Amino acid sequence: MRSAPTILHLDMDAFFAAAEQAAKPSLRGKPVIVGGLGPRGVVATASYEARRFGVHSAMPMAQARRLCPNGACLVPRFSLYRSVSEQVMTLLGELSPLVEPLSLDEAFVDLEAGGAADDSRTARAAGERLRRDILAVTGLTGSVGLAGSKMLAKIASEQAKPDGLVLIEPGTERELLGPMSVRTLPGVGPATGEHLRRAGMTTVADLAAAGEDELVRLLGKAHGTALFRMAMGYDDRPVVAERDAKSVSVEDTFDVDLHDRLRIRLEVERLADRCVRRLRASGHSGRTIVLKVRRFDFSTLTRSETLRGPTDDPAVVREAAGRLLESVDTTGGVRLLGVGVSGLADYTQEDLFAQAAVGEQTSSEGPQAAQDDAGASPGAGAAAEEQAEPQEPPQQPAERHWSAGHDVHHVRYGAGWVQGSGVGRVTVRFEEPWSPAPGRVRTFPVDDPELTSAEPLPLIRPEAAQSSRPASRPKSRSGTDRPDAASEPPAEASPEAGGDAGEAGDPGVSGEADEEVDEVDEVDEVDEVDEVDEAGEEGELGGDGAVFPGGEGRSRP
DNA sequence: TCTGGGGTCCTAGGACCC
DNA sequence: TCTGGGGTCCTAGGACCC
Repeated sequence: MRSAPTILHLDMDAFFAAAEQAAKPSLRGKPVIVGGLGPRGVVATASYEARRFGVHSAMPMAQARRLCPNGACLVPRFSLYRSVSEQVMTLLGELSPLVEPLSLDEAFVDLEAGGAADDSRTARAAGERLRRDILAVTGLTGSVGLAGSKMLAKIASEQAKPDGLVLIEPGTERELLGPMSVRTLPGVGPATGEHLRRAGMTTVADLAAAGEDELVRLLGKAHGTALFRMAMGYDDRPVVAERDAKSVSVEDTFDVDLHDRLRIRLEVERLADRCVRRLRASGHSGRTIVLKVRRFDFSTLTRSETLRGPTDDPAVVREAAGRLLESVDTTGGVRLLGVGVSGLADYTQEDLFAQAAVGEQTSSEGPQAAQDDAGASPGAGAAAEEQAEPQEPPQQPAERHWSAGHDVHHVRYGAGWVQGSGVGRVTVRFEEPWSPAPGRVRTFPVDDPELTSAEPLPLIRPEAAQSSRPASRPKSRSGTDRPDAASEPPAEASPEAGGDAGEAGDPGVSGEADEEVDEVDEVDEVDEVDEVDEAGEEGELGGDGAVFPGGEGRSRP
């Protein structure tokens, strides 16, 4: 708890959704929902426009669709988020050597350690400048909290959302915290919140008044003491730059429950292989293999086995996971399977002995220097999947599968993204992040040879980003915080510019949601796409509303 | 209307060792 | 041979976070 508000917490606003809007001009100012699109998908992030309909993270996608039928539902594109995240983390690194990433879109920075600030005035200036730089470089907005501790900096950034900055003056924290809900404190979730409520405590002041002993009695040693300290405003946890990963895991929820024991076994082995690939990519081996099974009724159990030494041999992990599966009753069906490895060690020669001791098979492939870790930061690991490897196609092995939101390239029409697909067709909107207006929509057969999947484009045209930020050092103030000020047409270019004055919560205008339903029911309509929007177009998003004319999709908001 | 995927940390009981 | 205490490791589960 320091006397100057020099701990900064940055939280990007609706990160995934905002990145999609920045990448896709036609979605700016519109409700966007990023998450799993399968029958059991959940929402990862909803844009602020979608939140107005009651959509929020962790909500089942089916429910989100009902609440916000005209929202554009997109599958996450982690490679894009990761690259934007790297840009942001780089900016943070210019502020201080002490940066602690919590996830792709969130981090703590110790401003004092970098000499970037030592009092309220300089801290605020650093925070404001950071927000400008982030906007200039990524085109996205982030909210900043500044305080004398991590906890308060985080609370501050929450209050600053969206697109703001809040600084909590040291000395004011007790009175500020007092009236807040216990749920505001980190570590108080639904269960603890309910527990406390039954004990008659709903505000932070209630916790402080209860005293440490009472909280320990209620919640246990670690949790109780930690919570009491938070409630009192004491928090001296330092910002820590690197934390070593402790485990690596992968899991899959199936569209329908699995019953066939053989199939289950097969999936477990697939997961084991995937897990090992990730393990190796991170430069680790591990000793403890964990199998996770979620049954039809959502009851979840884990089984683990610790080897005599760390391994990164797929065969060893596969067999261990298979053994663990033997001890699990799967009658009734299985909705999720997962395989994890913990007890991580950096890969060393010793592992070869350990492996030999455990399984009879000696690792066929050597200690290949785990090259790309990519994920690097702890939180980033969350996203670090689908790396280079030619992942076997998951689930539906069918033909090419076009996921809503993913990038494509067409020989004749250029760069675009998948708006929807089904019944042998795929609908693409051709636009780039810097397109001045929403792009056109066209439909192709799914196996159109001229259509290929592509890598995400940067959100800001590289030249534009450079010119708009005062070359690295002299980061005083740039005349413009509009990344595109120079290059692009006015209105539409930046996300919060609001595009077509979209605002007004016009759910009606947006029709895109309707077609990205993966299995599209409205076959017939698809054909019209080509013609219709050809003509329509115009900045007015009416273009897409027209995609499915029947008014079908747009039934009253 | 059901509930993703990647993590972290804590607790509690039993085994085992000194 | 019996008793007890403490430390560490392993396993299972649960809460929480993004």
